[in-house]
Amino acid sequence: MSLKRQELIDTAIHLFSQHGFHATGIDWIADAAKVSKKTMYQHFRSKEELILAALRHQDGLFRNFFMKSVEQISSQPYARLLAVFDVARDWFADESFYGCMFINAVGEYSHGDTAIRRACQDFKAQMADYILKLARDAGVKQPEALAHSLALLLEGAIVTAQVAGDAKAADTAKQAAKVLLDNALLDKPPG
Amino acid sequence: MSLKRQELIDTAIHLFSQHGFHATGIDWIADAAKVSKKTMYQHFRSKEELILAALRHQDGLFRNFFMKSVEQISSQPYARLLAVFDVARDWFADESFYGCMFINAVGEYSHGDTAIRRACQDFKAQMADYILKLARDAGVKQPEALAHSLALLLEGAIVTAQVAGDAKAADTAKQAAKVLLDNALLDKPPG
DNA sequence: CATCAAGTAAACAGATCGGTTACCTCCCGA
DNA sequence: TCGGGAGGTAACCGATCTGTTTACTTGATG
Repeated sequence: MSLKRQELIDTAIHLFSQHGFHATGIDWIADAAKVSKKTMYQHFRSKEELILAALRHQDGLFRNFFMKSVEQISSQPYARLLAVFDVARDWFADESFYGCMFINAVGEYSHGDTAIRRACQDFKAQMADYILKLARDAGVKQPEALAHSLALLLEGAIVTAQVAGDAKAADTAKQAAKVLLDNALLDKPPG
Repeated sequence: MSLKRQELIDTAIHLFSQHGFHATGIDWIADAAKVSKKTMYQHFRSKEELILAALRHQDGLFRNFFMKSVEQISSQPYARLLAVFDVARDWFADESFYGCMFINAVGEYSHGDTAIRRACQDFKAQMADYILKLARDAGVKQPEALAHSLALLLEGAIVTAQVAGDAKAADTAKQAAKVLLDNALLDKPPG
């Protein structure tokens, strides 16, 4: 694993997140990473490959950060499900928060079945799987339904925090999540 | 109101939604609208002005479509709050659904306090106001809290439908919304 | 010291970007 | 009949885009 390659990916993640994909030129990335374009094109055949590498790296990076943060807040399944939104709040409050890189990527590459789109779908699917796992651990009756709902709340909080620039969207989501979670823990049949 | 101008705005909305803002060149828009660049620049001083005009037009167009659709489904406040997600489902299922134009715009112009960003915030604020009005009509105890939660569910459904390409996200959101709504209708004090 | 891989800076290519302009046509009203 | 505004065509501008190439420097290894 080359150091230059990693520097390029890190820089690309930063610039793509902040300015978008089409608006960020490769000259800009190479300059910011202090790497010549020649070296850059030795590591990545095209801009699209650099985008894909950036998305995949961010995928691992973010999910690792997210899961570790959640599991550090509490060891109890119930609390962990709600801790998801505490972690989200901290994420939103970061000065370098420009929304979810994958949502933004789909917004720019929504056409057809591109590899970029698939990378974003993979990320979202893995995040959904993690929430589902937490729901199962919490012992709710229908973990799939609850997990899907909580995932929607999380996505909604992300875009709301991005558009309105307000990290408190995470708190709103957490309150709603608590209602849904408590409801899912009841034994009553669905009426 | 010029016919050419309207044709340009309609074409711009279509192309921007489908391909994004940076990826859509003005030559392309002018060609598709069958309008010369000269005429285009007589109506809009710059690409940014065309983007703003497109966003504002889509704002009115979409909100009108959305509210009329909701109010056509039912006249009862309770049902209308849930009908929001039925309308969303139809929207997602449309073949020309490429996510929320305003969310996508913020993803590309997330930097600073641009007019584009503000136009998107206005749209989202007005949609939130409408949901709040429905919540008030439904007579819940804390309409603000419920409306914020339902708005998050709607946003989450939009991006999930966009990324995963699955209109069923609206159904999941509707089920969660029903739980939240029923909970908000109870008289019990917050515990 | 010779060699070779890896790096840099810089020019370059061809296309496209947003935006402007010169020139022609057409139509409508005085 | 004539003037003027609206619109179209097409060339053009400088800048920037992705991607390639050239010429030079560096550093480690034999």
